[in-house]
Amino acid sequence: MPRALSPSQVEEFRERLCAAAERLFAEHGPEAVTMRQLALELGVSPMTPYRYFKDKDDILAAVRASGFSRFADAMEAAFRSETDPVAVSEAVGRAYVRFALEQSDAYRLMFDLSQPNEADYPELVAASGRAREMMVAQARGLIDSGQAKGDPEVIAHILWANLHGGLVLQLAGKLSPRVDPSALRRASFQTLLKGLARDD
Amino acid sequence: MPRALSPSQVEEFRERLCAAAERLFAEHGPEAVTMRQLALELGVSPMTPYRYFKDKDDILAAVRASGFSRFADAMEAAFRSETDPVAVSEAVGRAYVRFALEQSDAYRLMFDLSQPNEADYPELVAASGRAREMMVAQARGLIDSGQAKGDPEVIAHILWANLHGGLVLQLAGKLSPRVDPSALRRASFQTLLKGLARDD
DNA sequence: CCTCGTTATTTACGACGTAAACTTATAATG
DNA sequence: CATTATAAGTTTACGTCGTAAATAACGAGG
Repeated sequence: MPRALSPSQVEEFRERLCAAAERLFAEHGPEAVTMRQLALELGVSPMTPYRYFKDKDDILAAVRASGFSRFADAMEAAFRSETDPVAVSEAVGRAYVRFALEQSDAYRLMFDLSQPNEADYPELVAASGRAREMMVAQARGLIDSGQAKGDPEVIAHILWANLHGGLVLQLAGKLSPRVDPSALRRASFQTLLKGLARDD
Repeated sequence: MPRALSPSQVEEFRERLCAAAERLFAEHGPEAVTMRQLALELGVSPMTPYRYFKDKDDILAAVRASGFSRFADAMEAAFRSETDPVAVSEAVGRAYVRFALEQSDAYRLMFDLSQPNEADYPELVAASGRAREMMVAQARGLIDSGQAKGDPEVIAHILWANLHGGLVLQLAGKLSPRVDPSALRRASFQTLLKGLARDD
């Protein structure tokens, strides 16, 4: 038998391919991420990646997972940079927005509406779960400090839906030209905080 | 010369093609909407649509416009079905959610993150503007009745971002399994109403 | 009826994802 | 050490896509 690939070699190739895909996404947009371009980037034949990934969807799932991982990292760093719960929420929110706008190709891919069921890709489930956990942690801060009443998971999702909704409307070009995206985000956050503070 | 196409014949073909595309979207998903399938559906050759549309993007823009038109119709009907401003907002919201979930392929297409700039497609601008106007009108009701304070356009976008955000997270399969989508929407709306009512 | 301009079809090209056949190189066996 | 089985990687090929270019069909004006 030939040099059987060690698990670490497999992992290394998968990571190199992922990095190449991210580079192509960021520099030439989604339509540049083709099996042939990826292969060229790695100096390998177009069929080689199929030894390491089931198919292109499998590759995209890995790229999504890697995106969610960087996303979670950014939010965790923001989380740790503040102590006051409202300031923590604001910092996490800023990190969120920053990621979505600066790495918008990654963000688009991560939240694509036509992606296969993420349950089929365990590392994607883990990575996106980690990002979600950050938002729940931040919501818990608001609750523990009395800034909000209710279930932390629900509150996290309310804030998340708002932020994500505004961002994707912006990215899709659907916001009214009369509405400034970042003013909208500020108004949304203020409004939600007011609503969450009430205990009736 | 042969029967030169009258504007009405052109319009008729465009509408037939649009209807065929919507049928394909709804019945067989986005990947079924190909030039060849469309042509088959219309009993015409694959190149014929190019006499009526610039390219496939132009066709998709027309399908989006038609989707926004039905969407606006649904919200307008809901708007007229109630008189109390909060009930109006709830009815419009229900119509919105109903459309997004029952015609989710259309909804996905309409809010796709990788669509070309809608400014290049005037009928799309008009149709999506009509839908947006409905949300502003509904926000005005909340303001006029004292349920909310602020700029109607901003308030409309706050509510819109929330609803849209929750829906696309649901459609992308990103909501926590522990969170019920419709409970989330109720909690979001209640929270926003509370926040909007405060005048400080 | 012929001709010319418009509409529609046919044919063809390059790119895509990937299945299948084939080549290459190494590690275990005799 | 030579042989051979087999995993890794490449080549080739297929069917599909959007659409450009060449071609055909056809109906109104001379």
